[in-house]
Amino acid sequence: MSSTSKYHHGDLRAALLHEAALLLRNEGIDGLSLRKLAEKVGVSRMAPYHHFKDKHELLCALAAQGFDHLDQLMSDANLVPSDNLEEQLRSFVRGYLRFATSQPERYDLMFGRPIWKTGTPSDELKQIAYSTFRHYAEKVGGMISNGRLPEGSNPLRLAQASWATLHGLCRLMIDGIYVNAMDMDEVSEESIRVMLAMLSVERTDK
Amino acid sequence: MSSTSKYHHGDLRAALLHEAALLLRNEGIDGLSLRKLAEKVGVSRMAPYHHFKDKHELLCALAAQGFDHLDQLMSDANLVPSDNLEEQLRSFVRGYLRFATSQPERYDLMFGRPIWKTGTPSDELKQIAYSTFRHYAEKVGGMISNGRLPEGSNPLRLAQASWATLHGLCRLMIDGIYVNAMDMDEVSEESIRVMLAMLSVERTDK
DNA sequence: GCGGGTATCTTGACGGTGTCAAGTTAATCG
DNA sequence: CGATTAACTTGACACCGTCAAGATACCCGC
Repeated sequence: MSSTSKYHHGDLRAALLHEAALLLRNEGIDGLSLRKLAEKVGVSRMAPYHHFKDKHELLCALAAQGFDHLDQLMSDANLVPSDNLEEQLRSFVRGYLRFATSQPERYDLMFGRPIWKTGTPSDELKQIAYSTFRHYAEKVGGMISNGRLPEGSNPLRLAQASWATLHGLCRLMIDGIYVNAMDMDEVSEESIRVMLAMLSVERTDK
Repeated sequence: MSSTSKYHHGDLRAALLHEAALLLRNEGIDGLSLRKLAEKVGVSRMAPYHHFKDKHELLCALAAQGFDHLDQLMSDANLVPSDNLEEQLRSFVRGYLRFATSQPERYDLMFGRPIWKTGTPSDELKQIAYSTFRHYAEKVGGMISNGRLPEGSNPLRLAQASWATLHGLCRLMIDGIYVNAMDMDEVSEESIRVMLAMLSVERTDK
């Protein structure tokens, strides 16, 4: 039924993910412990283990949500009139930067070594992450077949390199290393320029 | 003197840093605990606290060592005949990629959010990190005044953008997200190409 | 309706962590 | 030589992730 205090929670998994996202956002990855999370949701220590094998799997689910968001950004960008691939790319990049800077802890988790290398990424995470990148690579490929890139270009390599630029900028920005927040707008525009140059200006040779 | 078991260690700080670097390399950041470290060095739990305020400070020192290494790479690159700035840059990039891939855990620590944003970077770390980047920016600036870049270019922005590309590629590579090891050589060459394209619009060789 | 099986949740316990507080040893310096 | 001080130790605490074993409530075939 719908009593307030029931032994079976109803949809604990969703509640855990929701609360975990809040904790991650507000207290950072260090503040996100399973014990604290369980308490916030109003459930005992070990309850989460019936919905996630261990903490790593919960983190993977949180990361997967983030990639879902990025993938959505790709789709939204497609709403821009399709004859203007450049403007589509620009729209995607802006959304990407906005996402990374508004949820830095989530972004850090999504692309962090703990999930991908130290631990083993869950199948769900790998699938959504790879498909997000594939969608991006397809857009880059589209720009090639559209004549905006030299015929001989390797679309995969260009996608990797341009994504890496975007990714690197986000990391440096959200971690506050070489790029401070005051520069952000300007740096964003510069990165868009650089990526567009990489992807659409005819290059001297190869 | 030099007895094997003496109450005062002699140079505990250096011994700690040395062993911590080994631990970081071999077992990853998760395997690097102060207790385990103290035991390896043959000293009690709390001994390290007389040389580092807390764990964060020790990690900062480890990161600073890494930036020292990068700075050394910059200097080494200067040994290349100075009339060939492009080759200097290429040399630096190759060394940079080699460093990141050979010591991924260290690289992750150096640029990781836990040190820079979650915690407060030590003054020593900030100083060496910023000066390393400044040296890089100066090289980029040199390429501008050398006529290899359009006059109106903003050297700081170009330095940020090109470093970001390099950084992003390293992250994606060492975290094993979109770029697997087999692609590495090819991706490295592509990234060098991209960065050179970014930094010198009119290049003739290669 | 009922009985058993199963999914869900709980409490207890263990080994691990960083680090505060207070005590102990050894080097140094007047 | 005595006192100050730096270096090191041991005890304790509050966390953490998670294994094991028990309690509870739901569900499905009879």
